[in-house]
Amino acid sequence: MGRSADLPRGLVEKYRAGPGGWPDDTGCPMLHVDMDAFYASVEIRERPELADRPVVVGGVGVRGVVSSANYIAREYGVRSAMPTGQARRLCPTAVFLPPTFPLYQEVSAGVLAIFREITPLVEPLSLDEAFLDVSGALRRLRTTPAGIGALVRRRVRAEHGIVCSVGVGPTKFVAKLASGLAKPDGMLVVPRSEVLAFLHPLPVSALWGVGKKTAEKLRDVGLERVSDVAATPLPRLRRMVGVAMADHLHALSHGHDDRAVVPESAEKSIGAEETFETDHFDRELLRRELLRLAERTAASLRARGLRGRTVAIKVRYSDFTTISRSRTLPVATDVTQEIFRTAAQLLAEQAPPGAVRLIGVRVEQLGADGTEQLALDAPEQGWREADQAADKARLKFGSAAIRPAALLGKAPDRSGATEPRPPRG
DNA sequence: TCTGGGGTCCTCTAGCCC
DNA sequence: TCTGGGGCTAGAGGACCC
Repeated sequence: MGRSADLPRGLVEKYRAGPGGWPDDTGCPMLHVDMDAFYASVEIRERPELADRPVVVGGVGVRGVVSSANYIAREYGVRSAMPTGQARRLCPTAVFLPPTFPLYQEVSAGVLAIFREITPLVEPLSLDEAFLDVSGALRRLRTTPAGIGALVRRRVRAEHGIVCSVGVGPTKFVAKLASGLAKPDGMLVVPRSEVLAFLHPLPVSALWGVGKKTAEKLRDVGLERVSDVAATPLPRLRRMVGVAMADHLHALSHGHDDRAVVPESAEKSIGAEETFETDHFDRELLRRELLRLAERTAASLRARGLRGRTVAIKVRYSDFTTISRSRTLPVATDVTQEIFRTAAQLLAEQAPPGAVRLIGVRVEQLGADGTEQLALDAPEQGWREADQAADKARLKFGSAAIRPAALLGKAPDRSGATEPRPPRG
């Protein structure tokens, strides 16, 4: 699902693992495993009759985009992040399906369990990819890193009915690039001694952190390939793209990447956002949407046992200009009403009027809950207990069972002058 | 063609304090 | 008393990733 489709393939065939074996993988403990067309593959696994048809998974509304397309659909030019409307024009015969995230999460958990049987050093990047550091598993399994890559590919296919590609290399960056170039259904092994020969012919966009804008900036001054970045003096590169980015790109272009596999990392923010089917001017409608998003965000915080101090809103207007506004609270919260109240204030005070296509709520500066309970005043404590009761009810009766009164589909309250009262504790 | 949703990280600026 | 600079933090926005 990444950008690997843009990378040149001819130069890397000598690194491809085949029935006859693979290149020297000594000193290549890093594996990157990436499921091929993950969402689409899972959907096809559930409905085998779709196996020979183009399948596109994504938003099916007027403003949806493609999340995943199988390789038959890709032959028609369908790509991830493409507007669904455009995908329909390119491939009218495709089957378009909305995503089924709980199913993907279930398959992803099963695949991760296989990885963790092999090594505890597993770093998931998303539902469909992960890094594995297999240096500690080699002796136990009496094989080499590429041997483990082949084992992973066999087991994922046999136990979950989907196909993955594997990159094997001395660093995370090389392994990640290799898995992208191995697709579909392949494995690429880049020997330690070949890293520069592998990297240097690639376009600058292959570098982790170089998207459309940075690639443009680099191309404007004649830097087209990774070798060009490697040959550019660091001070000059810093003037072009800033210190942090320059140092990062310079290191990668020389094959340096000392990032270790980190099995667990704390979340830094949690949020929810929604794009409307049509643009909206109505502030009361936007406020109601903020309440819905605050509810989702707060429930997500509580489910993880987290609270956050900063509440941020994001508003995208019809011309795609996007503003974000945030406010830091004295005490961290996971209470729906407090998040909503802060978000609604930010909307009222700091977001200019206009046609809005997207609105979002996010909570930042997260920490574990249980530390500031005493600091909550009585009304907030009341709301918190109400939230917890609602969480339990949702768990028992489903997510539609409990909703704030303002979301029950009646005409919106246009007075705007009062907040709902907290329940009596 | 017309751009989702969930995130992270970096840079720049402004305000505050010393 | 006024002013300037450094360090720190919060906030805004952009770019990027999957």
